[in-house]
Amino acid sequence: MPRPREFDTKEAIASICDQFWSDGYEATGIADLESATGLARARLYSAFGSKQGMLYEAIDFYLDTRIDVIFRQVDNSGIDGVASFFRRFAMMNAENPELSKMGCLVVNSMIEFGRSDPEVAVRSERYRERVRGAFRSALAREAEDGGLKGDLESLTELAFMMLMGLYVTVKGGAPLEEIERLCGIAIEVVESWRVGAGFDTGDRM
Amino acid sequence: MPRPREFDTKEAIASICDQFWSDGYEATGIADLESATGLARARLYSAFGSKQGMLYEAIDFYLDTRIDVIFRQVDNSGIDGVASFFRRFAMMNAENPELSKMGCLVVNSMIEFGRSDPEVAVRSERYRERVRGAFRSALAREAEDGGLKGDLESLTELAFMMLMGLYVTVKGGAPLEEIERLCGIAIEVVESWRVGAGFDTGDRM
DNA sequence: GATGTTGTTTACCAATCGGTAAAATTATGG
DNA sequence: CCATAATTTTACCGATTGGTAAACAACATC
Repeated sequence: MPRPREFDTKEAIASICDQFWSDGYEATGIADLESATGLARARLYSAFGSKQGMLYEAIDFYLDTRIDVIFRQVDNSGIDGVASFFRRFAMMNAENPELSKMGCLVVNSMIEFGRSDPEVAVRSERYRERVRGAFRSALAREAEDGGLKGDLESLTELAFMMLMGLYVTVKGGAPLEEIERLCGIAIEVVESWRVGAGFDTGDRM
Repeated sequence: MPRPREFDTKEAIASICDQFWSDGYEATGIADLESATGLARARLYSAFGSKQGMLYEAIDFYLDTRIDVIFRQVDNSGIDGVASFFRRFAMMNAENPELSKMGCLVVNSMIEFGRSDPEVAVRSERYRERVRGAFRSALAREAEDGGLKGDLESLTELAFMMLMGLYVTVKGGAPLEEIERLCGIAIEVVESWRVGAGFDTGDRM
């Protein structure tokens, strides 16, 4: 088996991922992918087959790295873990606005493709299940300790909706203060689920 | 001033609006706009100047018709109005899935353009303020009657985040049951803000 | 009814789109 | 060191992109 490829495939996918993440699928041309990776188009096509193929691999990479690494911190953590997730979201947004304003690759792709691309759709579903799974297991852990006030499934979905709302608003270019306000409220909401909270949901919600 | 145009401009931008709404900006070509309106490209360009111009007018049309007509029902309504809004969202989704799965033109555009297009950005901001304004005034009315449990601003933003989460999920092609679950929870959350509610947030949230 | 001004139509443009054929190159197995 | 099989390179493809120039047609005014 002669002649191994000279470039790191994972490295290329990471660059492609960033490009799609930043500009979207339709808005990025092959030329953009060439300059993002430093690779000529024919090399990209010999490695990945098609532009769509590049997107699929980019989303898979995104799920395996960006998403999983974040939500592993939430899995089985408890209310603290969920609240801290939103706190990190706010911190990230304040410290690195440029990166934050890219939003989420999967959310962006969900909007861009809808149901039109089954390969994207299946990955979107996997994503939603991953996110919800992390929230659910964190809150379930809290419930086991008797520290959760409210219905597990409902709270999980609410956390999910709040996160999606944040991604949309961030990607839409909302000013920093608007994002911080939203994050602050998301954190308050999550904290209000705590049985021993200093405040009750009846006071703030 | 001779020779009035033969087609109704509003009618044309309504069709253009639907096209962008359904497929997104980048994914729709001028040919799509031609077949959507039944007008030759040169006529479109003489009337609207550019593809971007068509988008701007489409969003303005969307804000003036689709958005305003819905949120006028929420303005100054109270908790009932907010809850009913989410109920209508769920009903719409069940009765007309095809239309529902188009999501929201402005949300879609926020994701597609981010901050890259100032004309889109200013309309996105106007949209967010309109939605929040409706929720806020509805809840403020409820608060005046002493019927609101919780902080007005926080509840407003929470309603907003939930709605954005719904739009993303719907557009992403989630199955009907997933959408109905999310809507049901949004409605429960809103109902829990009622002072005289049969259940307390402590029970469900 | 001629004239001026606009809208409509037709045909077309350069540029870019995603994608590829084929030659040149290079490491590996024999 | 040769033959082989894969990669890299270069050049190119037809199709489509958003956009427009110019001829033609129609209406309002004088």
